[in-house]
Amino acid sequence: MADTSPRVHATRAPTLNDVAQLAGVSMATASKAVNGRAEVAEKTRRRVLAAASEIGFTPNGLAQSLVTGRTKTVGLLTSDLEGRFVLPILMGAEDAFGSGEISVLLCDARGDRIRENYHLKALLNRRVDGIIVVGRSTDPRNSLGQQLPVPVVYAYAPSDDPRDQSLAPDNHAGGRLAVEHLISVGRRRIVHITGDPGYAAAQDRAAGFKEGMAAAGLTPVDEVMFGSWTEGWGRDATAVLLQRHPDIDGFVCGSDQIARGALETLRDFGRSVPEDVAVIGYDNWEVLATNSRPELTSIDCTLQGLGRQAAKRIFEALDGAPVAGGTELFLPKLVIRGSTIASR
Amino acid sequence: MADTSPRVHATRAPTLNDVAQLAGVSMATASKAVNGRAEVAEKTRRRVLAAASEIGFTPNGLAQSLVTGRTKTVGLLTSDLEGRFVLPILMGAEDAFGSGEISVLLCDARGDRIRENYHLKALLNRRVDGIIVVGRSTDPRNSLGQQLPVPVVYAYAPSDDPRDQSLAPDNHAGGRLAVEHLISVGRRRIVHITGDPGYAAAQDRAAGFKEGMAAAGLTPVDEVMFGSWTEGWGRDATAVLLQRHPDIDGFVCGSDQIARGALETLRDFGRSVPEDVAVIGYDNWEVLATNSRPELTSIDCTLQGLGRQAAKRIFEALDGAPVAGGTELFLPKLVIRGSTIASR
DNA sequence: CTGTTAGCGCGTTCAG
DNA sequence: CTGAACGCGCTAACAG
Repeated sequence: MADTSPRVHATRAPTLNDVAQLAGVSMATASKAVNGRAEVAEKTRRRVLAAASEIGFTPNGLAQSLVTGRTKTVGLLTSDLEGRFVLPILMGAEDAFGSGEISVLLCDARGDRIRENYHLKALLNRRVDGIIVVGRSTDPRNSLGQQLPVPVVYAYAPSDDPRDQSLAPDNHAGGRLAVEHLISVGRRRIVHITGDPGYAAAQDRAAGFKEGMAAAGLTPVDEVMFGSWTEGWGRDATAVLLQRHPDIDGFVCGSDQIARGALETLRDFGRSVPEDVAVIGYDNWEVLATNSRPELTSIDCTLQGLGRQAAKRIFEALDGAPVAGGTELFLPKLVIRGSTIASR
Repeated sequence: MADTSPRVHATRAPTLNDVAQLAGVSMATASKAVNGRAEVAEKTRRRVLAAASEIGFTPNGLAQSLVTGRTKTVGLLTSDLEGRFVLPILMGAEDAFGSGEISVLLCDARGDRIRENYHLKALLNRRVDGIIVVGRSTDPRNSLGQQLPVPVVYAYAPSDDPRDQSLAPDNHAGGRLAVEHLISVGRRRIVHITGDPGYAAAQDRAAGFKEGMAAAGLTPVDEVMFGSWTEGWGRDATAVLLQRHPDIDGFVCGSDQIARGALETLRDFGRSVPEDVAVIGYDNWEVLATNSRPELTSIDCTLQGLGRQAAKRIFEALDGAPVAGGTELFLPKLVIRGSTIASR
């Protein structure tokens, strides 16, 4: 801090050798001391550590990796431009083995197969310990193949090859969880508005919704409304449904965006939420859920746990654990806000 | 693909040595051939490349980096949980030197100084070529210090130390750009609602707003309304202003969230947008801007360009270019949608 | 407990 | 144009 001259990065970084010489020991001993191995006298260890911190030694991870064969780095390959899915998954992966233990190379392929290949090559080049592939929907995506030299785990979007390891949100359970919540707060005349019927997420959540209704002995007020994952669709579908069935008292929405659209139309129709009608969204996308009036109850996919698990799977496979293909589903959780329960 | 047995990752990855032996040349020659150097006979080169692709050789970046001193990797240190700022910046950095050339280690410190330190250590450990620090507001943040062994560039939030290199959005220009657009579509009775007055972004945009009004010979209908960066504030402030001045015809909002709130209240008051009143947001956050009714005209901070420039700065510094401290401002651009100009 | 030796995989001299 | 030799910084065997 006292130094005001422009920094020059020319000075070679101190190496373990420098540390060893300063401490008057061999490199091997210095290495053991720095890495906290047992076979070093306590006195020498202190001397080495003092020398290390004196010259500001930072171990060269490249050299370490070259010899140990581990980089403690995983690649995250995605096309999720918004970062809505990939960031929680990244945070989970970062935390899987404690703070700062493993690092994540984030690659955004932007939906381009060629760019994905470039990034894949770059990741293998850098000898990542494994790769997590994050799709942008829960529909299966094409496999990277079985020939990769490192473990690959597919997160959010499962792989289309059952030999691969995939982790995905349990949308069926989520749909059911949503409707069960509405029922638990006394709603009976319930409908479901969701997104594009071509998406597995839409179908699975709808199936969970129907199952939850049936289990409670209820019949949905109308058919499931499939459309698109937009606020506009939420507004339109809600208007149609309210016209057909003015006595609806619960909306299960397939996304937070659809739910926001529903809230807006309910306002236009003079219905108050949650008193007259309860609304629940899906995804728990904070910026949408906490800025609406009232705030939106939603289903959270627990993506952080999914990222944690993905990272663990990679290092298990590296340690020789048997790789079981197929998709593991993650249970979602309910996040209650003002759109289903009135604040006191 | 024909192989259905579980993959084992035990087989050593092919090395340059393997390639050389198969091609019947020395490692040195193989190296030159693979790296496209001139000092190799065309015939030998082909032979080497054939051998390389035959055994699926991928150069070991760790070894390369160890000898060249470059990892072609930069660290992105952030606390932007939403990823709203960091992802465009990341994409820009990825693209600075062509696809797949440089990789980015993304570290999320989650606003925790200790975690930031862990990540910083991990990055230096992995010998990144440089570090881009991305703050979550445009207020200056504390410097990482001048003692780091690699170049550091601060993006979005400038460093509080003028010796550091910082890149930030030009909020003053953005505020002016916004009001100029409203004036250009015929608005005269204009107000400005923005966020927390403690934020530089709020102050700078407000200053630009005032300057733009004055330059056009106009006087704002009311004082700048400072509050918070939320839809709720946008709703409330709009209601207050409409009550005081029913003839307002233009709202310049300090964020897209505030603008969405404004749109909602305008609906409640029966004003139609953009016919009666034009509304412009700030940040061009797609999910908010393109899902509102009507879609939101907004100011885009061109963060991708900022990320590109940050990466370039790092490698320039590495190549010995003089490091000029201080903050370089990036001009924003206008993105026009339906909230200021009626669609035909 | 400590030191010596041998690589990890590659780029780069500098003789041939 | 080609190859032998060296070193990047470090860890893992082994001897002492």
